Amino acid sequence: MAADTPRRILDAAADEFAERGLAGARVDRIAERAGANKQRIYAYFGSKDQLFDRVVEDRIEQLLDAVPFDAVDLPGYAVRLWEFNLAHPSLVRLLLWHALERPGEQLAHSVSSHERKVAALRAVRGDDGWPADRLLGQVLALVHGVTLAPGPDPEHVRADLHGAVSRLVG
Amino acid sequence: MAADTPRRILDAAADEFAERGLAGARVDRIAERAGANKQRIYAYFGSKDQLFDRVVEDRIEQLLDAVPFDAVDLPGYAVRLWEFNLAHPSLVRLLLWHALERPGEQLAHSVSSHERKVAALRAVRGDDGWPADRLLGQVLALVHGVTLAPGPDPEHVRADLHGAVSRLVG
DNA sequence: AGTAGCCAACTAACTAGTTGGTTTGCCGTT
DNA sequence: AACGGCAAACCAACTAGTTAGTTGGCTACT
Repeated sequence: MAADTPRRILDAAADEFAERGLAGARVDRIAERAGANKQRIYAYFGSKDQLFDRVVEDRIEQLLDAVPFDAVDLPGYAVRLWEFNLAHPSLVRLLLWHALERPGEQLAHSVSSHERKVAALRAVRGDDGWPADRLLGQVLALVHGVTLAPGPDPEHVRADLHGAVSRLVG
Repeated sequence: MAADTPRRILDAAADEFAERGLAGARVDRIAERAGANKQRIYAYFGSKDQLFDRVVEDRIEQLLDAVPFDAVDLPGYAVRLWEFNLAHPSLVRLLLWHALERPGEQLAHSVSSHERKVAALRAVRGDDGWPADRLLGQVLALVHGVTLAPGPDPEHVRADLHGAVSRLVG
């Protein structure tokens, strides 16, 4: 029937893994959510573990495409990244599961993307003053932290985050 | 024999849960790590789920005792909290697992402790200027973020964290 | 006698992964 | 239009291993 079966499986698996993690997810449930049957999962992705890896890579790519880095406007970038996280809580959960259940495994996409960000930042700000990698680390730490400990009022959080990054940059 | 069997079980369970999470942990493995046998686990703690809750509560208490809040020296508090996290990575993992596998469940200890912190902060800084809860939120966000995305050099991270919180406070 | 503990086997349910047989739509050939 | 092959997909049962939780019988200390 539909030629998009692998896509449907990936999406269903993303939901299931985001909710329950790798160990808690059930292959039968993924098949049911995808409106497909189990053998298709094993035919396309081999195993539960491989499916998990594919899902995480797939979603990371979507994140990196959706929130382009802006070395000139770091506070704006931080806010946009936080907003994306706020709008896609299941992606945040998926990345946390990955960090916990695949300890020490770095994702190729995010590593190379990070290197590009540092280079762009250095090009804009020059080599003097704060090292670019440490500045970027502080900005991302703020975004991650704010994402994990969401304040009650998003408007305040947005303003606070923007202000905090502005102070870091200035 | 030893009357500290419940304690040994709690410690072994903390290790197992920190490594594998609730869904990934195995009761038999906990018993083996504790040098005890399974029935003692069920006799003392009832079920795997209840054991998980007890472990998390137990460790949260240890954290709150080990790192007392200091409303006067927020940068120092932030650094001490980060250092504790750095020295106890398994506790960080345990809390992340708890956040993921028990969504929406707040821990009574940490909620009341948080309220005490906000009150102490308000008492020191007065009601003018930045609201105490938002300031504390920013500080904790920084610590959490730095903990999750550890820079390569701890000395730099320490200095950056101290500086960032100082700028927030000032 | 009673309490805390150990050992080992057991149950009942669950789960990743497999297999056999069947259906459906597509595409080139006749 | 009719035919034959082919790949994607479905259904359902099955295997084999795992796992939370239980039970019964035994030991040791107090």
